[in-house]
Amino acid sequence: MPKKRPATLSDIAASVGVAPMTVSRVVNENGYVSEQTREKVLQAIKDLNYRRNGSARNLKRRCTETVGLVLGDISNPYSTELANAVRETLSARGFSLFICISEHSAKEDIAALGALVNHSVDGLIVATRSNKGGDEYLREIVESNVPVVVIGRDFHHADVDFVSTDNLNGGFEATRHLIDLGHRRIGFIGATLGGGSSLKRLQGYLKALEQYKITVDERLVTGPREAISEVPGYSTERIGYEGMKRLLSLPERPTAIFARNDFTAIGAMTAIKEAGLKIPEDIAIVGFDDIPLAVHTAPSLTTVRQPMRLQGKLAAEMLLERIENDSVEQRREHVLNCELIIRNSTV
Amino acid sequence: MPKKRPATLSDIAASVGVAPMTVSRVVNENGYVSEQTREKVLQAIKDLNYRRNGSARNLKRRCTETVGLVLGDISNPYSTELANAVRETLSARGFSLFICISEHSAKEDIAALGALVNHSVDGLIVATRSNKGGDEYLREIVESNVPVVVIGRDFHHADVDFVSTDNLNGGFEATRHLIDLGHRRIGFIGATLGGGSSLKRLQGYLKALEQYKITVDERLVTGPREAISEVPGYSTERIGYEGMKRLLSLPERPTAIFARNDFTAIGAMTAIKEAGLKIPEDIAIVGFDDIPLAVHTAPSLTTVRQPMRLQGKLAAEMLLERIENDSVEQRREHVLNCELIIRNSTV
DNA sequence: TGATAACATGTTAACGTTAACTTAATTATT
DNA sequence: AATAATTAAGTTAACGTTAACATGTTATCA
Repeated sequence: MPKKRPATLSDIAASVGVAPMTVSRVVNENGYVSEQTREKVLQAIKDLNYRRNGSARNLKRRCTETVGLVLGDISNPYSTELANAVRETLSARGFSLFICISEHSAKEDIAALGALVNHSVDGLIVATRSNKGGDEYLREIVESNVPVVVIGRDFHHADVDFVSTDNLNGGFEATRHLIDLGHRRIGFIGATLGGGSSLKRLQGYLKALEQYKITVDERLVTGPREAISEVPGYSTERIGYEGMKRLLSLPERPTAIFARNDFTAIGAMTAIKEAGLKIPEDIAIVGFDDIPLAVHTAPSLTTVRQPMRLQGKLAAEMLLERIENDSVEQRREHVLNCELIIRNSTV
Repeated sequence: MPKKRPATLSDIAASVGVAPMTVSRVVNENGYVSEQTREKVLQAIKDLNYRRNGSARNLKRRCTETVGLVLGDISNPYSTELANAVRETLSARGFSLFICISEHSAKEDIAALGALVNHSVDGLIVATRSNKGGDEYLREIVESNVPVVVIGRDFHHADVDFVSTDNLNGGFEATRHLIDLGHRRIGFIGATLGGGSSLKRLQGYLKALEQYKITVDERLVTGPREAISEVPGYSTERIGYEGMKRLLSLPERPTAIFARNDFTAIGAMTAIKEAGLKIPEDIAIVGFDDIPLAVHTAPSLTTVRQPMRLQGKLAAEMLLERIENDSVEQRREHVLNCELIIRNSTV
């Protein structure tokens, strides 16, 4: 069977005996069409399996009513929350959402961004970790007048709005909570060189120590040994597990841990239990994110909740404004507050 | 500042003093262009922030080299694995991947599928749970000659390839493992009316009981009370937790649990521990999926591993074949084997 | 009754790109 | 030196849709 060329508006028009424009009006439900004609057209559409060609439509209309979201770590439940909030906000305004994943590298960032802009999305929300190559490419995209909003990520540009949570303060509060409980040797697990949100959390940790006049012991700050993202199957839990093992082998081990996120904390908890130590009696632990699982660990996990849904909603709203108003306003910045959720891993 | 119309090929052509076709050749790196001209064109592209209009290009070329993936539960780490495998397979062949989420309803399924086909993706991979409205719409899409592959989901159509894991056998093996350990009162948590893979897992459970001549006690089979997906923030862990509570309140409680997936199992474990019971001594438990976290639960979780990456790879390969060959072949079906991973929650 | 509004269609000309073809100059081959 | 192959362009005509405008036809109103 030779490849059937898909039916077009004109095919439908010819088959019914009307002008293509009439068919277009039926398909888009605008303009005047008599009920009689409408039904004939709809029948023909069904018979010929007609489906509107999106590319042609987008070309003519000069907009796609679609937004692209580039996510890094998608396995974090909070990325899902974010994506869902973005999608809900968009779909309420008639926009749809395409998600691209870029977990590893600048190359993947560029591929994801490129795919989206090549499909003429009307705007982009970028929530990947910052990196040089990706940022350069993103800058080019911004310069070519594509509306962009970034979430929880460094990227400074006059035309790019920004939303994130106050990771610095979150890290500060988490650490202060441990200090308030009397801990003085507090470890940090999940330090990365890459920067981004986890660096801010680390900075909050350092700030709290400084404020309470506790000397920073660099051996207590640990993270993945290598560029983990290159290693397939290397989970965040494992970073926590291996990091904790390292901290436990120190001559003077920490009495408390602040983990960069909940998965890392869970890995660390495994290592602590394996060593025959009790949580929180021997070692207290705080995570970050408040994933749904955090209430199901044993003991339940003290953690810092960040408003992911709100971040997604705000990002989507700012982007829609930029898409619908080309009046180049001031760059907007939202830094949202985190909330310490105290459970049984610290008290 | 008035909205700048984005620069087009012709703008570049005019600015350099060549034909648009020459610029096209530079942009697409095909055909003959002198080094001199090439450089002038590239400079103009930079100066004018030119970006190729994807819609126009896709319209002309009648293909987009893009595939859409519709995912249901994205928060499961294995969905991520699947998405990554799909993406890798596609990108090796020069295709990009757009992911749409449809977590809740037929309405969302239709929205997601519609958005993708309206952007003229070259093919679709559908991994949502089956539902009436969504399936009808998907059928329409298939009838209009869009290549489609489904993963782990009911959908029968001569032109739609299918890949899944053998959930029936996985459920069977999980249950048999418990029976082999001497258990006779085995509970199932996570039964849904919706069908799909969890139903197959339940069938495997029932098959094992039958084969070993154990009478099915319907009170031991439990699941979410309502259409949970409508309740925001209702997690799979909670289904496990609440389901387990129900089973524990039975006059004669089960001695072992087969949970529909690992998150459900984790929720159930919390309930068991809260009741002051020991795992596996008082109640043994098996999950499904082998999420990275499964080694980090206390005790570590016996579970059924399914090859998500392989599923994604096979799906992508079959789809690419359908896209590149319109020879309508036989429908292909891959049902992959699961593997029981025995850890400390059962032994 | 004539004027106006609402309805029902048709016509035309893009939207920005590229496949297919043509032309012309240069280089290689016999 | 004549012919063929390669290189470097330009020209034309779509791809399928819709905005904008044009043209009738029927209902509504003063």
